Amino acid sequence: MPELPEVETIVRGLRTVLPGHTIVSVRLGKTDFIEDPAALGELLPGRHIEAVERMGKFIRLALSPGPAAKSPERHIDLIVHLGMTGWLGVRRPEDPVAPHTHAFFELEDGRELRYTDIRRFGQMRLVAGDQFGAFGEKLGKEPLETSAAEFNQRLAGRRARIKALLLDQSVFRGIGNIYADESLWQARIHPARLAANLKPAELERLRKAIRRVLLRAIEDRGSSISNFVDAEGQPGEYQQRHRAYDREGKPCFRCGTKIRRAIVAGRSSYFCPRCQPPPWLKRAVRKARKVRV
DNA sequence: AGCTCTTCCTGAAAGC
DNA sequence: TGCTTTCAGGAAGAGC
Repeated sequence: MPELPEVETIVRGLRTVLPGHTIVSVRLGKTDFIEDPAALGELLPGRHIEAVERMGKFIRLALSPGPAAKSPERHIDLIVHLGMTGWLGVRRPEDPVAPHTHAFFELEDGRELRYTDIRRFGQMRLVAGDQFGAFGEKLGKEPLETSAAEFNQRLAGRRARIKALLLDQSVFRGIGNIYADESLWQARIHPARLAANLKPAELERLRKAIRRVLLRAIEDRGSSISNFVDAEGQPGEYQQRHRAYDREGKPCFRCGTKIRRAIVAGRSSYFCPRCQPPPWLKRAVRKARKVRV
């Protein structure tokens, strides 16, 4: 499932082959994941691809009007979210078309940008250039660009479970289930802890853990779960470094205790019950101490 | 505010 | 073996 490192990997791949090229036509298959399918065919032909950027889990293709564009007055962004199984990459027309490929953007040099998405949980939409800022404001901070003060402030006083807040894209953008669990394991924090109850040292461990995990995962070109491959079609390698995610029943890399799985914030959550003591256990310990006093 | 449930969709895996 | 059922999951919306 593409999260920040996987999306970053796709974006870096596209960045080497897309900018400077022009979209000449658009072909669509199923369109239920596209906000306004007709607008793609109307507004994109003739546009230059200026830049490819990532915002959390969103991909932004910045499209300048170009001389042949039909609405030359406006800069447009094509915003793509890969959902669970989305993939975006450039192929030659004669290359085999992967099943569930639903959008083809033909370029002036004959190649085509293709969007493939088995489950179609992805999203595709056009945003006028002057509205892009507003779109981004609804999202939280980039976790790799968040200072300690900002990080603590975002979580301060929140009574929600830390896992729920890490998954909430309006708090931080780009973290999903895998990297939330990996970061919490690294920081030795149970996913069901309430953010407001985290001590300053725990918050600092968590912030650093998120940075470490995401940077390392980007270096490894993401985790290949659910058949994730980068824009060139190569799998990532970070799944070999997973310490918690999808490791139920396997020994914790730190203490050997069996990794457990529980539903937290509506998601499968993997953690070490010893390194990441659950909040109810902490409560019980506190109570016991009080009774003794 | 924050939790749970539901919806979207497909393929893998489990159940029979 | 082969068919049927269940489940996972990012995000958004409803209801509590």
